[in-house]
Amino acid sequence: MEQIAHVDMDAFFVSVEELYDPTLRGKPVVVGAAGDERGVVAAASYEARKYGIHSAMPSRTAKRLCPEAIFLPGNYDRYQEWSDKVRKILERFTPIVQMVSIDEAYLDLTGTERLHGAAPAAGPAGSGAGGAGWTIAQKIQRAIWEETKLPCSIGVANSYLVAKVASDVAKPRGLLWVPAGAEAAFLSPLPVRRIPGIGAVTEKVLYAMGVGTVGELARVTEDQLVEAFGAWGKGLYLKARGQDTDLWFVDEEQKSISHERTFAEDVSDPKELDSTLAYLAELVGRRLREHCFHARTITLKLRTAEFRTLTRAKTLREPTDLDAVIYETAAALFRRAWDRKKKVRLVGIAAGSLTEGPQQLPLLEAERRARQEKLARAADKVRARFGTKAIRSAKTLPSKPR
DNA sequence: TCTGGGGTCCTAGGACCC
DNA sequence: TCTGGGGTCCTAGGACCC
Repeated sequence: MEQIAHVDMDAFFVSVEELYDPTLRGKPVVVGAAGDERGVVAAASYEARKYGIHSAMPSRTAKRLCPEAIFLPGNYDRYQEWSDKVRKILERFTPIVQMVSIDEAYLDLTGTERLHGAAPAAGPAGSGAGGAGWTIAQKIQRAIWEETKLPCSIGVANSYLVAKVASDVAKPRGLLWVPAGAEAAFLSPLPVRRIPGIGAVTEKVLYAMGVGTVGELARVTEDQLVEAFGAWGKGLYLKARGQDTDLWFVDEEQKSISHERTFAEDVSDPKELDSTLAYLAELVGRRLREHCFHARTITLKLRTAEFRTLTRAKTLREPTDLDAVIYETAAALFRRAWDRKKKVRLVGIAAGSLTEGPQQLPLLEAERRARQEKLARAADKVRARFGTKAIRSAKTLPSKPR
């Protein structure tokens, strides 16, 4: 019998901030864009949530809902450090730990009963009684709290899907075990939106079909779902029954590297757009070199003032990790995509079709490239020591002071 | 209300090849 | 004059997640 635990840190970014500034405790705190900036809430304290604030909400809306809320820009390196500490704790309980994001992990507890001592008496979901998984989950939650003072919630079930939904329902500081056989009863009253993979669009279509809860979804036939959603319908059919739709194998290969910028105000000045592209190309190039990746596809992203997003991609003959090639490619795509009449809200550059290590090149070409690589790596070193802005090619300098 | 930044995966059409 | 089927690569858009 599978036993999966889903460990989810509660209001993670805010909780870490509280470690460094205890006076934040009990106050409405938001990590993300400031209340007068373009951007969204990345994390909200439970106090802030009482005002209706939640993650992904525009910060300006959050500010309106709670003018006295404290807005923090966030310190992602710090969050990563605490995430690593949590991971190390988790790994003491089972070798099979998959961090699926900075603040959540799946643990496969199958077969760990002997290690941790089973308490096999069965009980209804959430009753707190029984299950080896339950016992371990209690120990994990306590260990994380004692060693980091960070709160988390844990769901335990026999599928990844139900474990994740359970940790979500348990929040905050909760523990929820869904015994085998109790999945349908547990899921049935929940709104479909609680199922991972069902977002705003799918929710709306389901609602139009008269489906609001997971129980109602489970009563729709597979044929009807395939009719309405195509291949995705089959996945919905399984999800409604608490079954995993994809294999949770560890796939650590990164597929793309990207950077983008939303301007504080929409921009129509070609020079400013060009310098931003050059800057983004440098960020992307640097990360490619850091990871020893070469990219064969460069994608330009552009979002207009009306919030229309378009992408233009170009596949190169030779994979690259050079700022200049990335910049030239992106700039050419940008010229093709932008009609100069529209104001621009966002530009971004993504590097895809990643390969590891350099490709074979003719000798002269290789030498020229080696020099460019050397230059780029030297610049990376300076940036590592003095910050991103210590070295920039002249192109990335803004056309006017900001 | 006015919508980040960094990702993954999926679909669909056209080009091109055999 | 009419017109296959399968496979791969590329591009564009979009849903979704944290």
